[in-house]
Amino acid sequence: MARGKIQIQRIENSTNRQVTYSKRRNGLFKKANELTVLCDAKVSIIMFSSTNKLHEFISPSTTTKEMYDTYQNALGIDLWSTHYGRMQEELKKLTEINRKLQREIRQRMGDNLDDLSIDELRCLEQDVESSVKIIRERKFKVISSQIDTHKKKSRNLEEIHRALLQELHAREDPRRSFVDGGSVDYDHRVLGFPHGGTHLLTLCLQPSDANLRSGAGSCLTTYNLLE
Amino acid sequence: MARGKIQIQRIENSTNRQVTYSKRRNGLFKKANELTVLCDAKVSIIMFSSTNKLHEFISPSTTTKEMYDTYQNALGIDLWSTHYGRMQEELKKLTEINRKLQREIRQRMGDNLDDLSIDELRCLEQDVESSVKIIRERKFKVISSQIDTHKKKSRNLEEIHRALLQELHAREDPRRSFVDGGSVDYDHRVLGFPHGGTHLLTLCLQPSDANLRSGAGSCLTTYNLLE
DNA sequence: AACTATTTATAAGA
DNA sequence: TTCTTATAAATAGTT
Repeated sequence: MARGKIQIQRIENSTNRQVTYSKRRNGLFKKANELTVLCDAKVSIIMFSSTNKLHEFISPSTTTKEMYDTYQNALGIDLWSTHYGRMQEELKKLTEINRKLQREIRQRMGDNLDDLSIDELRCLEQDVESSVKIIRERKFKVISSQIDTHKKKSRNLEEIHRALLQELHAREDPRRSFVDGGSVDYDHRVLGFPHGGTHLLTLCLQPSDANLRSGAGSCLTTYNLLE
Repeated sequence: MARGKIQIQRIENSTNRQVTYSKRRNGLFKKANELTVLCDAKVSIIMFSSTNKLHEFISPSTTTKEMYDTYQNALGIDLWSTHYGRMQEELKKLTEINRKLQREIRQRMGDNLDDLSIDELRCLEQDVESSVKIIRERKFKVISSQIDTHKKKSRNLEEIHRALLQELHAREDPRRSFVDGGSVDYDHRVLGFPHGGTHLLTLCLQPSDANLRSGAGSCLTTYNLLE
């Protein structure tokens, strides 16, 4: 529009296009602002450049959101109704599933059994009973694996203890150890273990053993299984 | 911008304002279109006159909704948060609750026990066990109440039957009824109940009894709800 | 980013 | 509303 007329068609030179975009954008926004002031109108412009850069103009007396709300109102159309609707459906579905899950769980806990038929009660009983079995099996498995672990630990400790005793014994009186074995009892008295190494094991095990039984004492019906 | 410069301020003359609005709106839209073509840009213009008339321009390559969606994306803001926000939050909350409910139900069914501690397993076992008891009690209660109902029904039927027999008997042969009671057996044969009234009861009970046992497979709907 | 020759937009009048 | 036209404003090409 100056220094030569141009055709209204895509500017192929990228730099040129960018410059023109910038210039004309300013022009557009200026015009929009003038329109706003002169005519007491409200204008919202949103634009993206070919490189997808966003620029917007909004009349000072309003907001973009308000403009689009009013726009939808004026058209009598909710552009986002599909979006909104899907959400609402999802919400409804989830609420229903939730209701059923809660009902299910309550029944499995023994609540709300009033509206169940005998057959349903039978099934429920059988089902929950088999669940108990599975849970119990799992519990046994966990317990026995813990017991195994402790046994291994105890064996290790015993061995270490024996080794230590032997070592100590050998160092304390190398000559006597060569002469006779009676010194063993003497050593035990000195160390405060008058009845031999097994007690050390017992002492070491007690805390973790107590830990095994701690907490839900009343829950467990199978103490006899713990050795 | 012609025939005299004007100040950029509200045009007080209403007609004049309307005319200017119309002219400049066309100018703005023309510029917007040129920008669209020259610079390969996308432009959305929404405007309201001072009398709240709506006019819009949208680049031919897109839609107003698309422009606005992209706009929100670009800003990283959901302008409808007040509108949608609560819904979205509710949706999230429900999903989380559902997840927990499913987990709990699975554990009560004996699945997903791997990450439970012994104590948790103990409590779960006890819990589910007590649930079985409650369910069983409820079942017995329902069964015994049904049995009671049936007993009462049978007694009623028996009485009605006897009354009918007596009535029939009396009408069929009024004289004989006064002579001897042997006619009762004869009447039973005629009615097809050779062994007395108890069979009637049995026949009546069978359908509902069969109904009670129907669909004895897995009645629980839980499986469909999980995942 | 500034300049400026030119085109374009438009205010006022018809 | 639309046309006309004098003039203000916008801007393409250049620096």
